[in-house]
Amino acid sequence: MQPADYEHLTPAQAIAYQHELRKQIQIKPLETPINTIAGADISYNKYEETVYAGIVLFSYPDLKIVGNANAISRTSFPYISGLLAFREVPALLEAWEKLEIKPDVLVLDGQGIAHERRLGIATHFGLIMNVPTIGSAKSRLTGKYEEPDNEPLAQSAMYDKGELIGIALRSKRNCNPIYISPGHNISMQQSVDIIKHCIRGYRIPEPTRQAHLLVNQVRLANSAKPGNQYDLFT
DNA sequence: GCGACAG
DNA sequence: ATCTTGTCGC
Repeated sequence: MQPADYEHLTPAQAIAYQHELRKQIQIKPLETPINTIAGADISYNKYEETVYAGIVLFSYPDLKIVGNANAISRTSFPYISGLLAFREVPALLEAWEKLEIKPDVLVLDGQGIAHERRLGIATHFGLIMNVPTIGSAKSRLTGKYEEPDNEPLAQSAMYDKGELIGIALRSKRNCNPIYISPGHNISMQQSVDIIKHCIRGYRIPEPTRQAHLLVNQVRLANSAKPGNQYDLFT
């Protein structure tokens, strides 16, 4: 199955594919040193099929931006809870290929294994590209947990069907927690440690935060440009 | 059947 | 996800 073909899948076929991919998930310590990390995100205008994907590369652990890439693509696969990867991975892959230097770890905006079939977008991307990934989501998809204390970096484990699938992290006081889970080829502990290191005064960790800012700029710069099929004042 | 439901 | 000003709280 190729990402370019995702848009032809029915939801039932997409779920069947997730059951296949699930057999290959590897949640284990990343043994090689981490010298770079990157954040990836998608932006788009509601009701439009154009999607703006972007990735921002940072040095690690100092977290200096050292590169970025973006891609303007299209998708007809709708947003369906649990099937986010089929909508966003194809475009992210285009941006990934344009990235001059590949990061040692990639942080995606969404779940890793904290997913009903353990196939959040971070796990999906990591699996098909064979790259260590971490999922950092702004809201919960599945899993039970106790609310973490209202204290910076307070955390609480998330469980699903008796399995530890992620942790709810209070990245900033008085803010809702973010949900961290390993994607692929990395451990739960490393995922949490790395994300904590990437919290720099904001609720969202730097890699994902910067990627979000990038894709929004790309979208605003392009969706307002003459020549676009949507700027015609009909 | 009912409620939940990443972005 | 995106649309949007003010506004409440630290």
